[in-house]
Amino acid sequence: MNYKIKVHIADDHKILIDGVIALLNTEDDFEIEGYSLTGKQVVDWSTKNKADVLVLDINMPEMDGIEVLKTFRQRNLEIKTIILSSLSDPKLVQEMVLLGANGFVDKSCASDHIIDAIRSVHDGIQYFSDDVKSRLLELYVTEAKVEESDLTHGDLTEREVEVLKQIALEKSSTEIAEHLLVSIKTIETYRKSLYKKLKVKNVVGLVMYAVKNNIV
Amino acid sequence: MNYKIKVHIADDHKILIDGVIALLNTEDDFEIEGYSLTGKQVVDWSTKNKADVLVLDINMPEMDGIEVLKTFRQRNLEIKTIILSSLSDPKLVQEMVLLGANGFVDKSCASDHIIDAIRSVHDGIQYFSDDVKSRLLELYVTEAKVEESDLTHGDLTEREVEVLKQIALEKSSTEIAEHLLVSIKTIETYRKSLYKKLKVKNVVGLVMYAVKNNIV
DNA sequence: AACAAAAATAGGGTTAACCCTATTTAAATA
DNA sequence: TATTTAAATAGGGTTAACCCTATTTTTGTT
Repeated sequence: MNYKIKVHIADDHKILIDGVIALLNTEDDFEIEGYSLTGKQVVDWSTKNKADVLVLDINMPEMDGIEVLKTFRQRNLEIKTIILSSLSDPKLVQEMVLLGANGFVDKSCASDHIIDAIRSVHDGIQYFSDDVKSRLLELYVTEAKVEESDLTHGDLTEREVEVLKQIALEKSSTEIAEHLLVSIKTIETYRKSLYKKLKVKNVVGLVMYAVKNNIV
Repeated sequence: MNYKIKVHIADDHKILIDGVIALLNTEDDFEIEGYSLTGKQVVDWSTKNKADVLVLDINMPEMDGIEVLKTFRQRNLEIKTIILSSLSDPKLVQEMVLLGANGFVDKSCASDHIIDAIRSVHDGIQYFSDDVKSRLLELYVTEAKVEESDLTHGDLTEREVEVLKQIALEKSSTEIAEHLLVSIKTIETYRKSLYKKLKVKNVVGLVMYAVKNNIV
């Protein structure tokens, strides 16, 4: 073996760090590049040292995992990061992805998952443990359900929805009138009733509603 | 066994139906309640017959799976549905969830997954095969990435973004002018330059942009 | 069938939005 | 430092959006 994956571990529980180190030592392609007990230690360590993969806990004293990632991002630091979390809140996971995290492993997962995760992210492949995947999916479906409830379009009439669609497509009242073969004044009346029903002041509110309710 | 799960299968390939039936017959808790080769057949069948779970292909002649689900929804039909698909486009999956699908199995999956899926949805638990999960996750992460890239606001100036924000809050040019302590005409010039930069015709396009780019 | 409510239609007048042009200031670059 | 480019400022005129009112048609409800 001419190359080992250099790993740094950050968690406020020393016993967990020891566990992960012991686990990685059972394989011959890993090399432990030290560990940190706080977020601040990770940042300090990163100014002088390097590793291929960082295994990072979110809840840590002094500076949490989120702050660590933000700092890394600002400094444009090239290190693959796996979030080791006990709470896999989907919104948090999404935020982490935005901050450049490459993998997610739930602490309740089988311990060998962390090995797969490290190898994956080192190869440039994102890794999500099954548990995290399920949570994300849950959120995804929930979001879809919210969107579903919007398909009714309140108590707008068919004609009103049609006009609203056209408005959201940047059509003028004149253009819409031509398209629907009615007077411009009719279209303007629809605008008015849309304002009233949707409780908005002008076309801006209409477009806002149209976008939020997937009419466009 | 005093109760068997009644299953109806719909797919335009008879050989696939035969395969699924053979598979389900190896277990003793399933009962086949007929099959359909087109979407229309499914709808016709559903008016006179009942089943606990419907295994539904998307691509079918006459009437596709989507239309079938829409019809079921209109009639408020209570039947758990598993989508059996060869194309697991995430957007399509989302649409299916909206239409009330309870599970997704990719045709390329191991065949026993369909058994798990049927039992799951029958127990009221949504089922997504690993492949579908991965695709959804992919989309989820992509969407997150898109949101991230929107934080720059193209090459709009600070002043332009400020005006755009106010517009999206349903403020008129007069109100914005008062707020920013400049002439109405100045605000209207900002509107004009926003139209040009964002390549839109009117305020509708501006709001569209503002919403899509999380300016509001 | 009678009645009420809502939807679809449209005209008249006012204001805000939109188009064209233009100056001063700030930033970038030759 | 001179020159160009972009940003912030604003006026004049036209059109589309918005406010008020009103009729016919459709829908729903005793």
